[in-house]
Amino acid sequence: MLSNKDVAQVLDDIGDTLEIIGENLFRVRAHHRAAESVRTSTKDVNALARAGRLTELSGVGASLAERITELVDTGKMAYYDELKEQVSPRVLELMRVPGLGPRKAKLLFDELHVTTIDELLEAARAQRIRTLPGMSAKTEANIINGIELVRAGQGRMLLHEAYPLASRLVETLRAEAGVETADFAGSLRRMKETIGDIDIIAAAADPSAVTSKFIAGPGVARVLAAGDTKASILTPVGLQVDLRVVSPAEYGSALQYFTGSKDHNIRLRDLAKRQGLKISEYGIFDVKTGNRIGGATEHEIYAAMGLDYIDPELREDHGEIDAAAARTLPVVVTLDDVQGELHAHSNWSDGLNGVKEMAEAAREIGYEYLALTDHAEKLKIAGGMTRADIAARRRVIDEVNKEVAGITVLNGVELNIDNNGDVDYGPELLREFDIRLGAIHGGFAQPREKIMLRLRRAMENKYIQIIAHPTGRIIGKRNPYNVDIEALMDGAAATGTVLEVNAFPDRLDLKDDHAREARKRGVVLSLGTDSHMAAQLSFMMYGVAVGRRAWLEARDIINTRPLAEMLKMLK
DNA sequence: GCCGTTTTCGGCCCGACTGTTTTCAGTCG
Repeated sequence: MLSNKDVAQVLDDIGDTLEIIGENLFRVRAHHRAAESVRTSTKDVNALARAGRLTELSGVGASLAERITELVDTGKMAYYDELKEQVSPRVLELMRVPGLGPRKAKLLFDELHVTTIDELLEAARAQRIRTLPGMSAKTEANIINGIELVRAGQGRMLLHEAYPLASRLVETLRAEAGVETADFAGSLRRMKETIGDIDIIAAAADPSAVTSKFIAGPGVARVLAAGDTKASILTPVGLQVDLRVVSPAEYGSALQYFTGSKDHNIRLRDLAKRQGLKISEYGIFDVKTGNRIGGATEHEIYAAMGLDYIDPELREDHGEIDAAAARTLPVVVTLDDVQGELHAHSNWSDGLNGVKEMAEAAREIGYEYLALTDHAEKLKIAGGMTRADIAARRRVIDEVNKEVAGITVLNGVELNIDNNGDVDYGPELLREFDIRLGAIHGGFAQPREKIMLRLRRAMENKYIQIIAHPTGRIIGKRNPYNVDIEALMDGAAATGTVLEVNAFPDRLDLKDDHAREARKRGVVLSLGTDSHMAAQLSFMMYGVAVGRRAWLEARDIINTRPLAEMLKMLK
């Protein structure tokens, strides 16, 4: 059975192939838009196809619906197969090299029979590329450079790796003489779960002074490009950082433009056009008079179009522009809204720190409560608590609660949902805990029916209040287990079970699209870091980021409530 | 190929840079 991701990949490949053979570019873009729509939908393509409801996905019309249906029904798409006859899928591989688009890739394939990046490098080194029309020795050098880049920057970086690095770079820039202000933009500002490169925008009267300082600064392993207003560098870990310096009057429009997303900007500019306005990275203009209406701040741009300000995390063309026009954007959750931690481990299972250290760290953050949810007995590999441990830890928690003022430590547990959907302890022991998470820790490869049986039984268990990391994915390492997301959400809503947004940086589970759909279905969510040491409590910001990207408001999340109210909301 | 509070046909975001080029195509974000 094909997943949404598989179908999206086919649509993207069709788009790229159409571009190579010189098809209408709007048709190309239509395929990429449809791919994105399928990829981010929580609705299963197979189910939509069966129900004849594929056109409910934005960007999927009658023609694509028919082809997608053929693909999921038969595992093949005649149209795609025909295209593959015309253009080898291997050409698409070449397009991953920066500087190589569809035209040049096709030329290299047709004329030099280059099919892999290795062969491309060989051809460039052998000076065979310069023999082609429109190509020169310079082109060869650029290709060799591009291949190095694609290899150095292989894969994207997790948000929490890029974020502190970018913050430091921005701090340094802001401290420079002549720099009025600076911010990072791009997918990092939108807080996407992974980051390709870091974009930084700065405002200064004398841009070239800023760029030259920047490329000479610390943490620069290599300078890729350096002009008066633009510079690109590589950090020692191979992360590319692009800096653009503009005048203060253009700062807002540059920041808005480089924050993206691309789709958001396309939709925004389309709307501007229909209002007789024009938006570029230099400002917002009246088309008739040519007058500049604004651009010093992002707020000016959105306001000029009659839109409410849109937070960067929402700028994905997922309906935010319509909502801003209708003044129905959500007031999304902030880190300040979070009143307590609901998922953390101490040294009573596989955590590093003791109860008191964890309590003090949580109080330092300003929380009202901290749930220590150590693993239970059956999860031996994580040092799960025996019955004796539970009693002993309870005494320590009571003591710390007396000793450390200003924070309440909750006696929690993370239960293991076994292969039958049962958990570690029986009712009499379960009743002793203040808060009980249930989670799957094994049997990841089981078929959907089996996984769903386990989750369903766990949600029906009246003692399990929260399902932790509901899909089990580890970004870049492990795929989610085979969860029927919609059945999970409907089960959670029906049983009053809370679904966690796990804030641990390589989990972020539920992910943004799923959390947004959960909210729509009336599911209550929680934020938990899954900390295994005190310092990791700060990961909450990444959970909040997922919540914001999911359009969650504070009221959708239980641990934005004071302790008594939060406990009352648990089943 | 998609889509409609200007449209069921005729549009579809905008600008910069690069390289090889005498007016522009390709690529990128």
